[in-house]
Amino acid sequence: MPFELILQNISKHINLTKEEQTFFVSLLHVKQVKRKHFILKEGEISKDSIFVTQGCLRGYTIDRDGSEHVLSFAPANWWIGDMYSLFTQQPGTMNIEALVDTDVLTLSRTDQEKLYKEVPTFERFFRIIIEKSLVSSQQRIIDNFSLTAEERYHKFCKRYPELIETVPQKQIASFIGITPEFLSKLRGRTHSGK
Amino acid sequence: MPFELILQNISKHINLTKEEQTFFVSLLHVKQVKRKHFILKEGEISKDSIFVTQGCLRGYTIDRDGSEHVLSFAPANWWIGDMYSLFTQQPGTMNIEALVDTDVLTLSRTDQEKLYKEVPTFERFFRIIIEKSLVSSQQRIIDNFSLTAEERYHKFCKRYPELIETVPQKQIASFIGITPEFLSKLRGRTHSGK
DNA sequence: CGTCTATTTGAATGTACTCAAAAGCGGTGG
DNA sequence: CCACCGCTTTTGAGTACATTCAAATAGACG
Repeated sequence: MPFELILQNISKHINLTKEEQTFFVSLLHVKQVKRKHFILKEGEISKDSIFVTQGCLRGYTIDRDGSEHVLSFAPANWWIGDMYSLFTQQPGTMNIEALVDTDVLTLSRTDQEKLYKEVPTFERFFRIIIEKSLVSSQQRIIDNFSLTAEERYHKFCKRYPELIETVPQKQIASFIGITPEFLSKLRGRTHSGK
Repeated sequence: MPFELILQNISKHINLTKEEQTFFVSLLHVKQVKRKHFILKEGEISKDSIFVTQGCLRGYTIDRDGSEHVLSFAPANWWIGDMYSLFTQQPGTMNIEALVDTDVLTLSRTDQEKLYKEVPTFERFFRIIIEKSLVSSQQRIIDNFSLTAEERYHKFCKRYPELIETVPQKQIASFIGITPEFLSKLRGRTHSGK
C-alpha cells in the first residue's frame, strides 16, 4: 500500500476512523518525479501540499545573483511545499526538485479545504505539522546567528544522518548557508584528525 | 474595551458568533508588564500564548557566549510565545521581556485546548497565524543567506517602520543578526548621503 | 568511455567581528 | 529640576571567518 506511510505519519498526531482514512486517501494523487525534474518552479502558483513516500526532494530559492539557497530537504515521510504561494495563491519563489527518483502524494489546496470541512480534525493535524516546522525554522535562525559554519555542519550531520549519503555536499553547504568550497575546507580540517 | 483589538485581529481570519466571542474572551487574562520586566524566562515551561494590546515585547535567546539573539518583536496587535516550550511543554530557551510598559492578554494552553474543543474554528485561526509566522520565518532565513547586513537593515526599516522609534538599535542589530557596533557603522555610511 | 558536474585546493579579498575608548542619552534620585 | 550614573551609540584599529576566483582532480551518469 502506498498510503500506509502517510496514514502512519498522520496517526502520530490525530486519530482517524476507517471512513475518514478512506476519504482522505481518496483525495490524494500519486506522482513520480524523476531525478532532476521539478514538481514546482518559481513563478508558479503552488496548488499542492506534497508528501514524500520514497526518494528525496529539495526546496530552494534563487537570489538576484543567481545563487541557490536550500530551504528544505524532504526525504521519505516528510511534507514539503511553498508555504507562501500555497497560502496566498500568489506566484511563489520556491523551486522543488527531485534529488533522486522520487514518489510523492499530493493534496490539492481545494481538496485540503474540503478535507477541513469534512474532517475538521485535519485542521489540527496541519496546525501541528506547521507548528513543528515553525519551531525548527526558528531554531535554524538562532543557529545561523550563534554557531560557526563548522558547528552548523556538525549539527546538520547529527540531525539528518540519512541525508549525508543522499545529498550532494554542495546542497548541504547551501542549506547551512555557506559556499561549497568552504564546506570542503571544513571537512578537510576535521577529518584529518579522525 | 480591551478586547476589541484581539477580536478584530481574529475576525480577519475567521467569523465568530457573539456567543463564541464571549466564550473566547472569558478565557483571556489581562496582564501588565512593566518596562524591562519579563513575562517568560529561559528554563521555564511556557503556559501561555500572548497577545499584545499595547506596548512592545521582545523574544530572545541567549547563546553559550552570553550573546542575545532577538527572535521576534511583538508590538500591539501581535502574538508572541515560545513555540517550542508551548508545544512540547518542556523548558524553553526564550526570554520574553517588555521594551516599554506593555499590556497583554494571555491564553493558557489548557484554555486553548478547551477553546479548540468548544469552537473548532479556532483550530483554523491558529493554524493560519502559525502559517504566516512560518512564511516570514522562512523568508528571514533566505534573507540572512542572500542579503548583506545593510540590505537586511533597510528591509527591516521598511517592514517594521513603527519599531524604529521604539526599539533600541542594539536590538534591531540583534534581530538582523549583526553586532550593534556594525549597525552603527552602516547607519553612519548611509545617512551621510541623505 | 566520455562528458559534465561535484569536490578539492590555494591565494587574495572582503564583510563583519572584537576590543577599546569616547561621546551621547535617558532615567532616577537627590 | 538638575546632576549623576548607567546604558546605548559612535568611532577606530586590528583581526577572523568565510567568500571569490581560478585551476586541478575526482566522480557520476548517460
